[in-house]
Amino acid sequence: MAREKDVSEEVLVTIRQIVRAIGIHSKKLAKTYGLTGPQLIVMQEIADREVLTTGDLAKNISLSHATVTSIVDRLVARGLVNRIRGVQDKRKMYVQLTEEGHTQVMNKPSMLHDTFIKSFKGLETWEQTLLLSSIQRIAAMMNASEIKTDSLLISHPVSATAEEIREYYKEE
Amino acid sequence: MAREKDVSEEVLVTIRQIVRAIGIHSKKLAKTYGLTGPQLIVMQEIADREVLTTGDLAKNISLSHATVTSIVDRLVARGLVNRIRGVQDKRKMYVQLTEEGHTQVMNKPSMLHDTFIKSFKGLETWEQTLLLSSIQRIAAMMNASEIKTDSLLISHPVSATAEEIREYYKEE
DNA sequence: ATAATATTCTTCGTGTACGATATAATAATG
DNA sequence: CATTATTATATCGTACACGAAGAATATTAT
Repeated sequence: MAREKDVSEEVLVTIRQIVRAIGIHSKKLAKTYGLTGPQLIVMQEIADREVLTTGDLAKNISLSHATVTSIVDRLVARGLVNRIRGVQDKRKMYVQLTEEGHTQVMNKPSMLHDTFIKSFKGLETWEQTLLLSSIQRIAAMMNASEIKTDSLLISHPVSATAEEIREYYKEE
Repeated sequence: MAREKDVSEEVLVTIRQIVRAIGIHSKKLAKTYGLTGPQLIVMQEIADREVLTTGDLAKNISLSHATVTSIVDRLVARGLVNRIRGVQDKRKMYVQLTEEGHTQVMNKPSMLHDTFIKSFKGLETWEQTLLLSSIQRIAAMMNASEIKTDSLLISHPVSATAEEIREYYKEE
């Protein structure tokens, strides 16, 4: 005698399905390519900003600082990313791609599986916009009163300033 | 010199934000109420079906069998759920709420935070439908060629049949 | 100057979440 | 009826993902 699910519950279920599809794809990536989805996201963001602190990195990609630290740990262990201690402010820890990291991110595979990208790009522009704005609206409704810790879900991406970039040296 | 993100990438980012908001809410639930989001989902599904196998449970809520096993482990440890070995088919493992589990699920808090529920229910019906169908469409595009293992993302919920329900006994 | 406060990052503990593999039981096949 | 394949579940190892607490540094107040 299955209970009726209301629409907001169905939204949740669908989100879980999406998350799952992404997760499964991530595992597949890790297996065939060696990098998981989150690792690729991190590397892509670092590539985009050249150099930035782990805190800004976390903000930009909407993950907690703790999570980013552990992902960066793995990337450092594999020689794809360097950590750089700030000089001006020694609390800060900058991250940067290594040579190897650069080449990896260059031939990076698509984050979502190709069928999705293909389907999505096959849509009319207005349809893509509609879908994007729909989920953004859902996201906005969820954020309303949340997130007061060290991360803003909706924020402007942050890069290291030119000045900051000048002010670092490699840790041994 | 931030690279331009294309629309499909923005979709991903937004999904990550949604997932994060849900995760944060889940932690908050766990802290104030003692049960996380996934644990509530599992209990709600068991409540809806009365009795069902862990396999069907996993299918119904779109999680892998392994994941569900570990969630059920915790619920059993806390005396909210019972595992029941099938008699007719001894491979099967049924799950059922305990007395305590029932009372817990009765006064369960809402899975999403109230602000979302409130905002969402404040929308016109057609708007709710639009949002739901939008994310379902995204989900469909992602599933296309995925998921061949032990779970179908889109499937009819499964309950134990009356016959099956008659055929069990409690494991000590 | 120095004590109190705030920022930045890491470490720790818990809880998902998955595939691969193991184990057991049932069903299918020769 | 024995062997093999299939099914159902659990276990293992890895990787997120988070908040809380800790350590180091910087800022502010006294």
